[in-house]
Amino acid sequence: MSLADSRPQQPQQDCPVRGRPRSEAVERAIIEGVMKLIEDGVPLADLSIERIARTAGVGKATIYRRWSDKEDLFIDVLRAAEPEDPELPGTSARDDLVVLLESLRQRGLASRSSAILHNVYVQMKSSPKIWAAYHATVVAPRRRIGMEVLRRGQENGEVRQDVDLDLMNDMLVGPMLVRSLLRPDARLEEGLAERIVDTVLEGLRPVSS
Amino acid sequence: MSLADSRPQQPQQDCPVRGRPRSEAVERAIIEGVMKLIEDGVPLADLSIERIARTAGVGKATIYRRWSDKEDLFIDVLRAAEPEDPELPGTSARDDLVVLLESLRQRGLASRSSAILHNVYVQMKSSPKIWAAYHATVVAPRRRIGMEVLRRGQENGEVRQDVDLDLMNDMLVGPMLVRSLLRPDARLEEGLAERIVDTVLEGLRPVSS
Amino acid sequence: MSLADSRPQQPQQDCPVRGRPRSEAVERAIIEGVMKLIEDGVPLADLSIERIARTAGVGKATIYRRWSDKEDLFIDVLRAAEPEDPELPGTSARDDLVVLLESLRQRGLASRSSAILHNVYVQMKSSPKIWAAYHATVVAPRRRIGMEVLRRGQENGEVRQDVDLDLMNDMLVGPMLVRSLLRPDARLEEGLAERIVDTVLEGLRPVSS
Amino acid sequence: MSLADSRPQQPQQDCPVRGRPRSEAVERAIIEGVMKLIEDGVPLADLSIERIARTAGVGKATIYRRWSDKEDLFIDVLRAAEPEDPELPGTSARDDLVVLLESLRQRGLASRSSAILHNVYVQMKSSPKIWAAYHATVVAPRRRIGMEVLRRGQENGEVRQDVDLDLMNDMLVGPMLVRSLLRPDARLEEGLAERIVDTVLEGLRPVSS
DNA sequence: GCCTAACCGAGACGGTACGTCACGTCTTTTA
DNA sequence: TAAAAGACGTGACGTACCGTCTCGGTTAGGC
Repeated sequence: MSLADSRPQQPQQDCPVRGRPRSEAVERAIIEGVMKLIEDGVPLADLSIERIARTAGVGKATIYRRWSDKEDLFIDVLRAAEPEDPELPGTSARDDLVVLLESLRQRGLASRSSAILHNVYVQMKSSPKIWAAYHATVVAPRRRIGMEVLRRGQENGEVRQDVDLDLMNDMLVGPMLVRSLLRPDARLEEGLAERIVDTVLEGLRPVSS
Repeated sequence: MSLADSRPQQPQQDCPVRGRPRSEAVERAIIEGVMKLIEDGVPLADLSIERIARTAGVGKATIYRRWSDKEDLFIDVLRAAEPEDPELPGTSARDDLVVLLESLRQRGLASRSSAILHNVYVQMKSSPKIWAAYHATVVAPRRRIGMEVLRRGQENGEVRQDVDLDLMNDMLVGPMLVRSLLRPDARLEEGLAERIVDTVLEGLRPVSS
Repeated sequence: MSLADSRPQQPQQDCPVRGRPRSEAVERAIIEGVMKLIEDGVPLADLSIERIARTAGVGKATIYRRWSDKEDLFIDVLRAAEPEDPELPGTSARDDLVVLLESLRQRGLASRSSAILHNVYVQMKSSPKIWAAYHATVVAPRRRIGMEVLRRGQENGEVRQDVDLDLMNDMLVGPMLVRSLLRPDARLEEGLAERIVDTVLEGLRPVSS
Repeated sequence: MSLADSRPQQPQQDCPVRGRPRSEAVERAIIEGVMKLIEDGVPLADLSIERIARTAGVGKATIYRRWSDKEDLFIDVLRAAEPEDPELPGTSARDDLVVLLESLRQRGLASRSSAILHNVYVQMKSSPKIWAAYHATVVAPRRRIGMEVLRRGQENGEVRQDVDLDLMNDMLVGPMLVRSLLRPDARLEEGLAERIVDTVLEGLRPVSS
């Protein structure tokens, strides 16, 4: 669960609870239904609320009660599909970076995450709201982790002092992104993460090392 | 005009011409209309054929007569919005790469190209057809040019012999892509292209240089 | 209270009472709420159960617990709105008929009864159940009273022997109905009842009288 | 075709015709479909636009294009169901009145007209718009004809000079209305029209006749 | 200078999905 | 157990587009 748990559609709860509570089972059924449809290759354009409701065996109103938009719904789908943050070994900046990039590679390959993200990513970019949510809860934190690793690398001498860490980070992440988005022919082969990290670190390592 | 000029909707012309020929003015009006709508910030979801027809002062059938899909229409819109390939100075691999990356940066900034591409890029990825057309006529050729420049750089000693040119290319293009897509907060500031090229080349230059 | 008191929704009471008894105040609040809505000119189509519940500050289930249908509820609303049967003077058939018709005229004028009945009458006719209940408990008894008065008129010589009393009754009631339903422009002016009775009686009185 | 032919939904026709003209066949299919549903005993509450469209094999928009309301549609259904005005013999006021009342009786019996009118009449009364249209084009003209016949009856001595013709008309029409609306058990037997007319005329004929 | 075929605008057509609302049933907590 | 609150599946509402189809009215050759 990487995405923030702040769902806006929740009724203002001043009083403890009033009336029949919302069924969590229904909530899961809807999100699982969307994932199933995406995995089955249904084009995004055909992912109508009506079809989602039909698939989940649920009334349309039940969906609108929870999410005001298809966008809002997709934010929760992303949240459910998002893999956990990887655990960093901490042995060296190089090892941490490999783990981070490897998790990025895995995400590009993993069937569920890949199918869902690859499709929804597209929708995200065209929707400021959904993109903002995804950026704030997934992209930015991941970047912060990467920057922190690089900073530690500078401290312990693995990385040159005069390097622009922002640019270095982009040089690490960039190739993975290029191959995922622009070059679907390029295979995200095993060992790719190590090669990228080593190539970048070799160029930017302190001369005296 | 970078995109292929093969439009499938042209009527099978066995006889020279029969009846009134199609008006090129109408064609331009439609494409210009779509661009105007995109530039005006109309969300992609609201770009209905009906609205496009209304904007261009044109009948729906006139659009469907030319393009079978909204996708097909968008391919032509991309073709019209795509800037020319930049001219390479040829003085050195470094200079050529800077020009290539600078043109990439410009595209990310240019109002028209940016607005249109940034919006349509998204749709592209969700549409195999439109993405295939864009990849074949824009992405792949640009990459080929970049690879050729790098190869020449290897020949004249600007680039190490043992480097993976594919990966090097991605390390050059990647940061630009990361900043355009993932980090809209990051400014594509002037001089960025030079900094990227120099950083990568410095790390991967022959030791004896 | 003219309408039969047989409400079907009463729970089968074998044991004296179990649990919390139903609140009569709630019952009144619901019926009063419906009347208020009708008097306020709310169109019948907008008289949803949900709105009735909201108006009365009551849960929907509380309504469904008492009445299975909106129709059943309306029967009770009619019952509450129905004026008492008039008291007949008994001095003569003519006087009794005037009183009967006058009460009919009053009903057509009275704000509450009129608004409610005029609106609900319509719904009645489209609903066999509600119409049957209204006919059995209001229309038929009133007609029986009228027929009885006419029969006494025949006996005491106010009405000719050879007349079709059924038809005569319809000739008395008919004009009032015509003016209520077909000619809303026609005023139900004071003295109308007397004029109708006298006109009909004059034509059908024994010649030797 | 007794009802006025002024349909409000017709597009403002300043220019001769623009675009594809509306299909009259579709229009007929819709109206016929509604009649069929009513005759088949479908409750009025179940006569949804969606069902009407399904029955007629027509899109919902095609209905809304012609009629803004279900009410407006029903006005046209009434228009199509309304029988022609009867032709008056003109031999005497008595004969004319018999023909008028007989046509009223027929309407109450005729399967199509009866089923449709009896059901829609109800809806009419709850809808000021539809009732106004029906009153203006059916009820009022018929009444005018009846009044004219009575006036001629006064002139040629069939009817007393001092009688209130309005009231007399209601005494003629009233019994028919009572038996149609209030007493569905009462049969509209053959010869009923003659009996009513004769009974009323006998009472109100000039004494010297 | 006609003829004729295709184009053009407009908009009707059968559909599908939208987001809202009411239906009648159900499942909570509170009294 | 009643009562309020409100979630639930269902389905109609009226609107907007979809992509196809007619219309009347151009607008170009080719005869």
